Amino acid sequence: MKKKLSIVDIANALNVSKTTISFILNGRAQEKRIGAELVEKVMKYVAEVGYKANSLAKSLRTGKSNTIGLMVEDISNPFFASIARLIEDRAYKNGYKIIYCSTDNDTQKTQDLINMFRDRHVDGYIIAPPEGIEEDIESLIKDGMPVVLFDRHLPNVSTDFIEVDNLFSTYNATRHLIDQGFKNIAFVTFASHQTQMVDRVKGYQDAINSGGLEATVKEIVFNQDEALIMNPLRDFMKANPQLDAILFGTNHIGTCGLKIMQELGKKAPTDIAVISFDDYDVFELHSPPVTAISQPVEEIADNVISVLLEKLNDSSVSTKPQSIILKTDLKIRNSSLKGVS
Amino acid sequence: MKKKLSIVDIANALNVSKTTISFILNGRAQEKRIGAELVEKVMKYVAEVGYKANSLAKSLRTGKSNTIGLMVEDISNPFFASIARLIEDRAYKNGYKIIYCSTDNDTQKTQDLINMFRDRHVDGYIIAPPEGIEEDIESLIKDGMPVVLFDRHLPNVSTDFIEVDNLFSTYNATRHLIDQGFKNIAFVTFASHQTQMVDRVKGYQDAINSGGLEATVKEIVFNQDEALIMNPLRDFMKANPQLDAILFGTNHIGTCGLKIMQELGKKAPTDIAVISFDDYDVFELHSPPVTAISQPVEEIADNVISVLLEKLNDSSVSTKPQSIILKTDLKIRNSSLKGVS
DNA sequence: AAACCAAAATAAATCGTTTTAGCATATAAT
DNA sequence: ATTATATGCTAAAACGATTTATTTTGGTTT
Repeated sequence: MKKKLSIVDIANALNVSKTTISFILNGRAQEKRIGAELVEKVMKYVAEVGYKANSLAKSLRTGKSNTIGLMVEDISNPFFASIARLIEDRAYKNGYKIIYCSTDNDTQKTQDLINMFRDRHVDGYIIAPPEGIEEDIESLIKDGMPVVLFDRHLPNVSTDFIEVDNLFSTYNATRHLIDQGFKNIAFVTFASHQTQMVDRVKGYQDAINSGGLEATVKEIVFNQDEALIMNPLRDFMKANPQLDAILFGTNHIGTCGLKIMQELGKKAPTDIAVISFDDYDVFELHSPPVTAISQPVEEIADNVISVLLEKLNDSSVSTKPQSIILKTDLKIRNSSLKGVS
Repeated sequence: MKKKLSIVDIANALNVSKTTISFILNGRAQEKRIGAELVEKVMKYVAEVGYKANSLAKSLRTGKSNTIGLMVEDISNPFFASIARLIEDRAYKNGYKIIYCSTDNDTQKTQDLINMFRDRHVDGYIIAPPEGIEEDIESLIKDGMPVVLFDRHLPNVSTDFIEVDNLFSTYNATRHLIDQGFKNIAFVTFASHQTQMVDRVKGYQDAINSGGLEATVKEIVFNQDEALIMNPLRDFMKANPQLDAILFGTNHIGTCGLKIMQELGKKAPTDIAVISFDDYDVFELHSPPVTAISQPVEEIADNVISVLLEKLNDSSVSTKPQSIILKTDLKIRNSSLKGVS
């Protein structure tokens, strides 16, 4: 177990002050008028012995950690997993590491995690915020921390965020169902006051109203235990046999819905037409394939990271927070004729 | 932006030495014979002003960072995402944070990432190792770092690892196909010399031999660009119309396989029977559902984290490395009668 | 020869902790 | 009355870097 080299070891080996080494290694040789031969000698030796500065000591002194804290709802959800993956790539490319965690939309847990991040001195925060976290985010911002929200935002907190046009997305999807002739269209989603969910409900309701139909909104309470999602969902579907179409509010509840339909022997779209928010393999491969509202994950990740990097690079300029709203894509798959009884 | 309190601030405020504060806060008051009233006074004040130690300074001094580095193949793959999620939960519960990244099975990238982790002074490593990383892992171990591998192992490196019984899993799945009367069974997987892949191929071949059938193994080169996986796969399936069953080596390639079958209008299992390694929603919800070899993700995560915590807690005792081999579960779904031409 | 200046390098302070070694004081033992 | 022993607390060094302030050296001016 060879001892790790410190800057002092380098300094001693070359009979030079550690100050000089530090200046050279940080590219301030010119500015500090350090002789060209010495610079070369130091660089050569450092490369030779493979010295790398201790980043903890560096962070302690400079206050920068080159780490970004990423908080998603649940890293095992394919939507968040792909975004996390893309953000990770972009971050590493820019010299930042990611510390991540899942909030489970739990306010208390999220508060703990924010404190953890704070404690770890992360340089910036990327957060899909749960409800009730307004104050903590505000306090972060007040303390000058760069924060970017995504997937949803907090109406009373003025900060940058990236999200999709949820309202139009569900409006458009619902209209698509109406145009195909469906009359009894339900919207099934997780109970939540988060902006994206509120907008999705509203988009659905606007479309239903515009079509002169009657709205049926079913909200399921989220739970880690899948059975506690499936049960109320099963009850709802059994109790509403008149439905000829369902719009699901997230990929998770959409997947649960398909499982129930499989259980009950109902086929999409002949028995019930189905559209779900968030596209992924399950919907593409379902037979017949399920129409889905596809979010532009790459674009979301790109925007998130570039807005954050911008803030990290000139923390001085505190420009107006940006709100970036991206378009979704309705992937129409079961566009076969309406086939309802 | 209120300045963060340091231990010196606390010491000054109470007119006590920072040494004493440190001892009290680290629960060494008794051991260091510090008066009960003083302990109480300090604790009360600390709680009141909400002081929290700077973990960077702490890590610098103690050499422990309370961070675990987690390297998976690809965090956006549902198998790795669920394991990561479970490991994350267990780690946080034990006071550890996770820094994670995806290796893409790229040796160079993995080396860089290991160096990054090292630089960040992570206390322990959880790695799904790519090929060619033997030396780097060995060097970690030689330097006394706790390392736990999972999903696969490195035959020439003596360290703890957790994996499933890959050989028996594919043997068993292949036997299941043979018992149902399938004669032309192919094994399609990613080209790889990793242990889990080698074992999966071997299990398949053993079963084929035992059944007196002829083996057909197709290896696809992994690529981030899905089209470069789909193309050779499509060619293979078109060129081998005699196949009546396919065993896929991973969920990813299994999913691609299903997409091709959908393209070609082939149904599972009537046209071709399908079994895939790694179970997930896509297979469960496919109509008809696809039989899959389900890995016990919870058990894997539990074992990984508990072996690692064990090593972290008594780094002194260097017992024999543990190899934990878990059982998979063949989820038989399309057990309907063989329906081949 | 004294004074000045620029170039080149460095000493020492600092970040916020933990930990080693030790200082007073009081009580008990010789 | 001196020596031990225990109690309660603290000064200062260390972790490994960055940064501020300063010194040394040699060459030019006056």
